Amino acid sequence: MNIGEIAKRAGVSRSTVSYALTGKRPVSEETRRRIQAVIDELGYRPNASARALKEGRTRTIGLVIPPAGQRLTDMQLGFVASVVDAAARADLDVLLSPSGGEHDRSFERVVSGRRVDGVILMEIRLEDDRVARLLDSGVPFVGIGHTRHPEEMSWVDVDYDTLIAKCVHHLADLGHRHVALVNRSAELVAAGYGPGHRAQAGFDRAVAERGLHGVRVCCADDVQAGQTCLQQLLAAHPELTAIATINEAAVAGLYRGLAEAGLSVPRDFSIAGVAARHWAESVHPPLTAADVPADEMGARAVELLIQRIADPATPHRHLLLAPPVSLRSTTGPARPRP
Amino acid sequence: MNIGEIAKRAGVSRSTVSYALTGKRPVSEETRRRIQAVIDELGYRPNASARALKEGRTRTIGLVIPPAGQRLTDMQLGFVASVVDAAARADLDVLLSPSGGEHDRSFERVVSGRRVDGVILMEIRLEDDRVARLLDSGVPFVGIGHTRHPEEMSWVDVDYDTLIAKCVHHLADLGHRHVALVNRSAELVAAGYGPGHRAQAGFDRAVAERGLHGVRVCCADDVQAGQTCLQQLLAAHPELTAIATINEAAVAGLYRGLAEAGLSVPRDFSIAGVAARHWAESVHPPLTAADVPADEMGARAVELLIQRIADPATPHRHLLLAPPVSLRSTTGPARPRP
DNA sequence: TTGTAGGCGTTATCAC
DNA sequence: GTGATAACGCCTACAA
Repeated sequence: MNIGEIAKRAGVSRSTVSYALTGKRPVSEETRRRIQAVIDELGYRPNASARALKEGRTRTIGLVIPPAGQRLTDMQLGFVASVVDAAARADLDVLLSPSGGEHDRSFERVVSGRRVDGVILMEIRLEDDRVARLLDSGVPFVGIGHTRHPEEMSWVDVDYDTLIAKCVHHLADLGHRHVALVNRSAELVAAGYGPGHRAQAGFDRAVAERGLHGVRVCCADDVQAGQTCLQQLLAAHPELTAIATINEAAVAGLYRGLAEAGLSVPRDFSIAGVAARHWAESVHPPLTAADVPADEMGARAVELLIQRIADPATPHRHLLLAPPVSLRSTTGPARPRP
Repeated sequence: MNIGEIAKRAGVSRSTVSYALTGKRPVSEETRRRIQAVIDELGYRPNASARALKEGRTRTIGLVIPPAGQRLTDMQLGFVASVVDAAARADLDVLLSPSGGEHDRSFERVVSGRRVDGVILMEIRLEDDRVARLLDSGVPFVGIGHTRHPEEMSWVDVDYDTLIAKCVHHLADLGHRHVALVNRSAELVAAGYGPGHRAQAGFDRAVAERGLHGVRVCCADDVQAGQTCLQQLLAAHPELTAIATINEAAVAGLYRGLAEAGLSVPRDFSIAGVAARHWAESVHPPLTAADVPADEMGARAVELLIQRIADPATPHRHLLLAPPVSLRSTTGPARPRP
């Protein structure tokens, strides 16, 4: 079923059918109706590949996510959902590429096969090969996250530095003097994962400003790791009374570890974090946290990308979000441990 | 950058370049090397649209997921992750279509624009317009879930009927006489959501076989709803001592509701469910549940789809999984309530 | 071993 | 207001 078949049955030329479909040239009411009738009858739809080949665009965007097999955090899922949603609203399809590091065939296909008009890249490292590859290829792209060189690309990101500092200040205001930062996994941080590094920077700065005792630890992204992490933290630093964290996935483990140690939150111990709002609200107890508007960020990234696709020469744009800390049930006045 | 440019620079014809790339015709070592050098220098990749147009296939599969905006359950996320993963392993790209019911443009594009070679469909209803649409269009597809007419399509599914019955029998074995089924949301069940109906059937049957008192309720897919649901359940049926459920997302709410009512699990109250293994293990307390191998199911669906794409005339295949119930921490001997 | 040429289904530029 | 026709970039008979 192709446009020629429709043309034949409607007794017109292929171009007329094409113009009737796109509306890029006036077509008499009479023929338009006849054409539409045939189309409805046969259920014809233009072939996307042929159209893409001719028009030079695919009406598809690529979304590069962390490699499958590893569970996404709630925040990452929020990004994905909102990107897909925003794209659908703009009548764009989304091609998913689970891409790790080096020789990733899926990523390579997306970037260099003209399969997509643009790309949204998640989980960016400070030095990121994929960014280099995208810059080199000339495919328009937008990051959710950015590299060590913010000016080289367009992005939306969370201001982890500022937010973790806000958390620490909040804890200091409550009288906490011994505070730990629970970061993402050691591998991620070692690999130059931006949020991990920026969180450290913000933590160090705030700790210094307030003259606190700060401890920094990394923790894998799961409940079990969070629980173990907390045990080790309490063993090594019994004077701790509070934690600041960007590790959503470990928080439930921190809660369990505290319960296990007989510490009640927030009476004996406080936790403040950076997390997706939806998640911070629904976890139990609800987490005092800087509420990252993950749902909004994906939509923003799509907007930026659509602009770049329309005009690749447009200057890069950057959106650094620092939402306020929402007080919930996990922070309270410091109560020094015996 | 196209194949003609490469050919010109390498001093050969376009077909030679094409054959050098696909290996479908012998090419002398000498010319192959020259061609490869040019390709490497210019970073050439065949245009996916042109190739798809010529070959009549896109090397892409569509994955139809529940509409964005609504959170996916852990099990659904497991399906998505494993489909994406399995597809990547087979060098297939995945086009995501968040599709609700009726006039969904995204779904329509995927189905009828020849954008994909096949489709995997999630969250199928007993009567599902999308299935009808796919059958009508002739696009190969595989369901994760199935309709009222199992023979009309290929699918992999969870045997909720059997599994919920197993849960009820397990509870009955422990002496529970008053058991409730916590189903998915009322809207979903009213809309003819298969798992909801099959769970009810299995529940009713097992309850009858064991001569128990059974109560069936629906519950929205979130923690808050689970908590409310439990409150109402206890208020209306104070004699209840156990719950069987397929509602993963509500379980945390059930836990909270029980804690709130001063009931300890599993001493005072038992819960058995059907859930993704990973999730059942990591929730606290770990849930006694029939462990749905979500990760495996997505891979199986992709296998089935690849077969159907290769030979659309092949008979339909069905995979109904009924994994054993894993004993964890949420079921114990019945202790009649005062 | 290599080259020539036709066609996949569309859009868009000419003509009429 | 409509029709012929040339691309878009690739693959693949058919020839040489």
